[in-house]
Amino acid sequence: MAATLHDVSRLAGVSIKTVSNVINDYPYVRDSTRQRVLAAIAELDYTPNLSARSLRSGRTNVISLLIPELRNAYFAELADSVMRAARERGLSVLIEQFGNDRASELSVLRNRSGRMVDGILYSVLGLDESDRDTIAEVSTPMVLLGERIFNGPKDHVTMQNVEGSRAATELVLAGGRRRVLAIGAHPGEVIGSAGLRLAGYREALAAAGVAFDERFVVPAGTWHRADGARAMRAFLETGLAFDAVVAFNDTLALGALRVLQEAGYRVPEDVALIGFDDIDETHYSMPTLSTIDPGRDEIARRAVELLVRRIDEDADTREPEEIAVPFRVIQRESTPPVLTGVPADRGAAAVGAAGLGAEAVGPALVGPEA
Amino acid sequence: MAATLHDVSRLAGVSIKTVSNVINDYPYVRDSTRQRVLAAIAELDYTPNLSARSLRSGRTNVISLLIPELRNAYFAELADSVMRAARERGLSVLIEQFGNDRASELSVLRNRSGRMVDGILYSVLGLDESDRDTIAEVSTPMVLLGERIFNGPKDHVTMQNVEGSRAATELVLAGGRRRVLAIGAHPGEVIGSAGLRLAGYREALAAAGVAFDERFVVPAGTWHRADGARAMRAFLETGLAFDAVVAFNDTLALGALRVLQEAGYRVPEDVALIGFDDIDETHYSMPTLSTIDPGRDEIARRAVELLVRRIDEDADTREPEEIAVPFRVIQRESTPPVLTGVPADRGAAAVGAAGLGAEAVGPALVGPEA
DNA sequence: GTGAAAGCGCTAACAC
DNA sequence: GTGTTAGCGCTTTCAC
Repeated sequence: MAATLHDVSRLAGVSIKTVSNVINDYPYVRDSTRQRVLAAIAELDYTPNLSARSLRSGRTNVISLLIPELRNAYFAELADSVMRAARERGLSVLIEQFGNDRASELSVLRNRSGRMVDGILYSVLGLDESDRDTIAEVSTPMVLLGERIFNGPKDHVTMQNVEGSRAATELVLAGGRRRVLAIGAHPGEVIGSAGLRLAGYREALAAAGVAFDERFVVPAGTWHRADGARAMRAFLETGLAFDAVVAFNDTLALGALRVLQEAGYRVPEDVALIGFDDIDETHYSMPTLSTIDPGRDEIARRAVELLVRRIDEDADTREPEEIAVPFRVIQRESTPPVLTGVPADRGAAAVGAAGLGAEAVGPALVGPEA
Repeated sequence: MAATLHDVSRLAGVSIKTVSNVINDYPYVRDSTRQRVLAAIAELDYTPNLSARSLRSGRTNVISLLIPELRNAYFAELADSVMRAARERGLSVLIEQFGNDRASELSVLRNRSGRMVDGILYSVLGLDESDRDTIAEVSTPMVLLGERIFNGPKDHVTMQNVEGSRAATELVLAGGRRRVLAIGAHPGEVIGSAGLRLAGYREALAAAGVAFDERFVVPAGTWHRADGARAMRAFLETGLAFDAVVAFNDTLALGALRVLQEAGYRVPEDVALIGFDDIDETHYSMPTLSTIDPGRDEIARRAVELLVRRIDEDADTREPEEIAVPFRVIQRESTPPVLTGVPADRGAAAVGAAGLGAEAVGPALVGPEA
């Protein structure tokens, strides 16, 4: 059986309060006493029982992260970023996956999210305005990640879906392409990632005076490589001419890339291709993939920050906050080099402004980083 | 403030024991009483305080998973598999990353691993026989994953590193290649993944009568795409002729692939390439990547199973178990089609035996799956 | 500086 | 079938 405070206090010949004082770095303990206690702790290999501590303190120092699925590279990298940010604040992270299914998303949110954690980071996927109440009812402190969906119920750190997607589309338009495919749409969706990114795509087309054509929008329910490949194949079968592909995330783009190459298209010469997320793999595909860096690390950092504030507050006094994290356009080999007329690299305010961010100005055709 | 058993019992006009009985599905509760209690629970939106429950019961129903890093696709997929297996048994998973640094691996193992969890799954990376005691001393039930390193201190679910790597090397040898590069070695290492996979590579060469040549073994400290690219570039600079690459994991292979293609090599015509892990990306690279499927899902399932057994047992009565999970050779486009003389698809016993697994017999040049 | 004691919310042994 | 109660290991108030 594990040692308790009592065991330690008995061995050290002090009361449990003194042991507790030593453990919690209470300064007013005589040094000789402290040494005796520390020796006893070492001897018994004592570790505090965290269940007892959290029962008493009301804190677990664990937060949960609710995401669709870890095997999606974007979420794995997000989880990694969240865990680093959490660790810096002494928090552990309990990850819950809910898959791509609305019912299971609701069920995880309702039944598992608040279990023995101080707070929740929730990367919304399938819920929308109609679920506003479900979200609002969660009593554990919670911060939403990624989408900009719910008007107000909770703190919210969003990526700039519309602006990022618009910038991506503008990049291929700036390269002179006019027949631009969009891959990954969710028909009917307005405020999810797919809806927002489609909106950005349409904005860019409109701004460039290119007519929108329904046939150039290919749906994909989930956003895995297989879906990108399938969508690309489906479009090729229509026989329509095209010269660029805007994929709503990188894995879709990489799946599409494979099919394009099989079919004999050269990227970027025949078809320009751009993704969204800036996952590690995009640095090493052949060709490397142009993409939008949504600011994953900053999303994670600010979300943890916000969550910690919520946890530390007694009640829901402050209004929910909404933070939009800046994005960057990352120009790599899969889009033809463009040196002007591209949206700037930072945030919505700069979209359409002059100048290029560091990564976009550099040599447009960079090899894999060393 | 959240409602407690007392609040519920007061509202329902029963004792807390009765409420507890209802919650824990104790059968001998009068139905009318049960209804009253359930109504009170719903009204107060009561959820049990899990800290209190686990203080009392000694169980948290959380296990931790210690891995190097989530952004490595293999570990993300492993974590996914572990979480699914855990969920089936009502367990949540708390993930801790320790990076690629030995000191932090030790620190995570010693300081964070047993915090408020019932058991630990630990994917060993940098520790070896010299750390046997550190491992043995962990008092929380623990199962080791992946490597076959520690002789005995704990239950252990391993992948077949030597046999898998041998089979991978045999696959390219069977295709007639003789100048076979190995990428990802850790000089001096014997019992880590790198050491074991190098051993398998050497076994295969020896069995085929190909002389081992130090110059064909390229080290790579970590196993990311960047390392594979760097290693490949370093080897190309030697100017040595070669016709095949055995990479010790898939990301190394994909990094190397990129460099090979930049340098104008055709894969598999000029250079055959095979990885290890069977991550999702290998289905969609151009060409698709031949690899070894180490049985990730089964490793996760059996490890969780073993861990639950350990948790349920009172003491360390049973001897530590060691389970070696079967692997499969997955032949895709990056190695030339081979229809005979390849190791069979299942496990060490079958290595070198006749016959081919389903995936290896199929059309050697398959496109991305639909 | 240190000790005694209450109580966090729950489970389970025992009583009725 | 249902109620009473002890106690899991900790933190913290209050005395001394």
